[in-house]
Amino acid sequence: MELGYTSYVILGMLRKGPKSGYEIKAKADISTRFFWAISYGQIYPELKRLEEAGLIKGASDPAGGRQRRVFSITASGERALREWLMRPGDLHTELRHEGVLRFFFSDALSEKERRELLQTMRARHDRLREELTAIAPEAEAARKETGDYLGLLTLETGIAYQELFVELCDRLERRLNEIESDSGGAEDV
Amino acid sequence: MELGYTSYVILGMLRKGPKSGYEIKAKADISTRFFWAISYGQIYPELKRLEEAGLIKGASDPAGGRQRRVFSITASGERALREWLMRPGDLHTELRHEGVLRFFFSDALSEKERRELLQTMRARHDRLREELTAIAPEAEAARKETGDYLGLLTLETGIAYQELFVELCDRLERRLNEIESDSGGAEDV
DNA sequence: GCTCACATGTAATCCGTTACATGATTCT
DNA sequence: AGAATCATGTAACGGATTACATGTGAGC
Repeated sequence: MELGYTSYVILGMLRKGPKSGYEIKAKADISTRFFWAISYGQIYPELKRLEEAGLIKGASDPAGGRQRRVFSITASGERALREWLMRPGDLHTELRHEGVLRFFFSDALSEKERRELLQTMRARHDRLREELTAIAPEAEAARKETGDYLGLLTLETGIAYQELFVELCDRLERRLNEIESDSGGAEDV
Repeated sequence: MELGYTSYVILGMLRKGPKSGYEIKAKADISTRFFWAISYGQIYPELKRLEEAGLIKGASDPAGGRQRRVFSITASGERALREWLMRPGDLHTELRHEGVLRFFFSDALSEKERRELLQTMRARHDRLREELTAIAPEAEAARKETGDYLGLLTLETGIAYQELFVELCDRLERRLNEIESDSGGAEDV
């Protein structure tokens, strides 16, 4: 069977322990979401596919009268996960960043509007930085409990990433100060 | 008509001057590609749609017997572009990063394999950094010619972005040094 | 004569989101 | 009683990539 990145997110999550589809989503939302997001629309069909392929095994585990299926990774699933983790070749990286895109085309804006754009962008990353920082205590607790420090390190990476963008916005603003204003009047639009 | 981000990439590119679909792709490949990639499969159908909507205007401009259609942005297209550039609300940001994803799940790997993963990831970003640095002289020349400094600033931002990831890999390696090795032997898998 | 860059386009496919539909349990 | 959370799933849609198909012109 052909596995996509989403399949590996699920396998990876299940390797950390058996989970329901709902739990997988919840865990992903506070960890992988910031560098690989997944949605219910992928998770449930994919769980079915993975089970049919024998990479995971589902068991009914209702909480009261509430239906619930918990999935565990199989030996075959672990092999598939490891195969991916060690697979040679290029690592997929993709960025879609509307802020930088708008900035690139902002010669259609006035200087003032361009600076406002940078401010909006800065605020956005600052908020994301805060969001991640708020998760940190949970990750720290999880590390102490399970000894798994990778979640914490990944979160730190996510925070540093948002911090960089905040700094990049500041840097761009400084560069605009160097270039614009003093040349005042030569305004487009 | 509904416009997607790709439409605005095209409009933005055409605002900098009339271009063929081929030229739009070429320009995008050395500028927006790193934070918003586009492909021929989107460009040509989208050019048709945008022309039908009156946001751009195509003109036949063959180079010899070689067919070629050059598109210019219309007043209506400029309005649509500006509307987007100034549109309030959240800026879309999306990151898909296989390296960090694998790292997050690398408890299924040995310490050695995990460090190799970091090295691969570092090498990848270092290469991308170089790729971008190689474009810099072109961007500098373009600035001198056209006076458009936004391309240069955006490129600088792209370089800083790749540099950050190189640094993040180094940081992760240092953190592993703090955490692992000294606790040696407590190895998973 | 061959290869590379210029040039345009379509079809199949994949990947993913959003919206919808449904229902139980827990907490206030 | 009502809201929030737990829980599962599907259908429609949108966005983008890949592969394919075709052809010219320039330089070696």
